[in-house]
Amino acid sequence: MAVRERIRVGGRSARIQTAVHEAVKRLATENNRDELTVPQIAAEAGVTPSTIYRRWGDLSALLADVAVERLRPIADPEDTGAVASDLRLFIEQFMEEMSSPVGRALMRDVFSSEEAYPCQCAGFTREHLTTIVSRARARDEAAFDIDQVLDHVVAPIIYHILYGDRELTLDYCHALLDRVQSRPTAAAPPAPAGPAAAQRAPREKAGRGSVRAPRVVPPKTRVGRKSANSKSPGRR
Amino acid sequence: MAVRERIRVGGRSARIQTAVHEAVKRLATENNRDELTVPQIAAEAGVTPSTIYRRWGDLSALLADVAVERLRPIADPEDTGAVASDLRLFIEQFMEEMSSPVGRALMRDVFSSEEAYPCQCAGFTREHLTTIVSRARARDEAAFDIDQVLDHVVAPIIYHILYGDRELTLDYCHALLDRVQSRPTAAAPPAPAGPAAAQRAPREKAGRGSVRAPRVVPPKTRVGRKSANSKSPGRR
DNA sequence: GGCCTTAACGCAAATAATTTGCTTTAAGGT
DNA sequence: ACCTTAAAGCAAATTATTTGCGTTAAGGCC
Repeated sequence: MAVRERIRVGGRSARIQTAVHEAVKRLATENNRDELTVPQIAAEAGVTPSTIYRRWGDLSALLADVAVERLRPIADPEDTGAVASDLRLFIEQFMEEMSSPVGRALMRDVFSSEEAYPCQCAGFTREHLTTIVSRARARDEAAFDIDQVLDHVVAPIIYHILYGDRELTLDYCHALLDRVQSRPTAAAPPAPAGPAAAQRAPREKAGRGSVRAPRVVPPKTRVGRKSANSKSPGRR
Repeated sequence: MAVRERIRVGGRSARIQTAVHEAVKRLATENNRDELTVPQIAAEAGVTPSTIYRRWGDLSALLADVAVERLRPIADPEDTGAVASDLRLFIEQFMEEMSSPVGRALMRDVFSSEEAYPCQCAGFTREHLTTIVSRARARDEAAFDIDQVLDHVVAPIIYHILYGDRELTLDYCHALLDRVQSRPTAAAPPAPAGPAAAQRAPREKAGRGSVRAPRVVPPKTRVGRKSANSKSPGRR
């Protein structure tokens, strides 16, 4: 398969991506999410709708792209001086953020796209936990098993947020944590290799609100109408 | 608020719903899911597209409605003679079904709609577990804590399927089960009341493939275009 | 069983979203 | 500074979605 020609990530492409993402955020705040449309977002961003369709493909992919950026961490978990309180504070904040209306909407956006965004977001959570473990080791403290915390603290929290079958409380989160901490790595289930299994080194602490170099989404390469009965085959 | 006039659930309405659901299933099998359109489904079902828009609202709601019906259990979990093996078999089948491409697609459909479908689906799982517990009690066996199984077996399984961050194995599921069963109801976290907290009695065993009376979706009552700048307010 | 009310559906037209061909702008390499 | 070409803009075409109104038939009542 031919390698794609080089993607342009500077200048106008970056500015347009920022403008479109900001437009999505503003419009999502002001309107019912289900009523967002691409022409509306394009008008708010000051671009042509076809720019959005060519770059992202459809509304769902755009919302997912924005959601992943919003879920991407911009700072390490707070350092409270001890691993237990670091983890506790992280989980408390995680639950509160994910169970908020904005958090729920972002998760739905992430799951609704065909892209591998959920896997990427799982990596964010694992990354935070890795940071807390590394910090504990730097202090010569006993750490915790990241897979245990993901399976028995993070997963139940996410499950109940997504299914909406019960309201979450801090007591509930604390009890999940206590349960994991009362039996550290013993009887850990086998965790077969997966895309996110390799743990990444924690990134340098960036501080809240720091600006990152924009990741520019390459344009969709799918040709023609989505339906198989498309009238005109694409040019590329 | 005025009570809605009575909904017609018989004859043509029921036939149209069945036809549309079957059309969705056939087209989803034959085509890329992301390429499904309402006009296409309408043609396959032999109805007018506006029928679908009026009844379901949009494609997303239709796919979710179909997904919930496909996820709705039509039979009790198999009876293997002992609670431990009942639960084990149930979890094995649950993981295999949910992690299949069809299972993943159905879950994404369920989460993508504004309706409270996820909560309903959570109820299905809880219902199965309740059946297994009731069966155990009928045999004078020690049962298990349903909340524990949901939090520490079902939730991790669903988490990894949704996030796609690792592949699931039967060993992994068995280990999750072993972990719960090695500490039955001790230290259960507080489970605050929620919509699905009240446990429903298990339904009479229906046998595989039994036919249920159709649930007919009432038409959408939302008026006008989704966008706030709709030109013509609806009649009803 | 016939009649009546009216919910749901079909049809067609209008509106809006999405796609596509072509031109213009400007990113980035030399 | 120049050149190649990716990305964006523009406008037209196509398709999806919405809406007004007429038709069909569900279901309650007598």
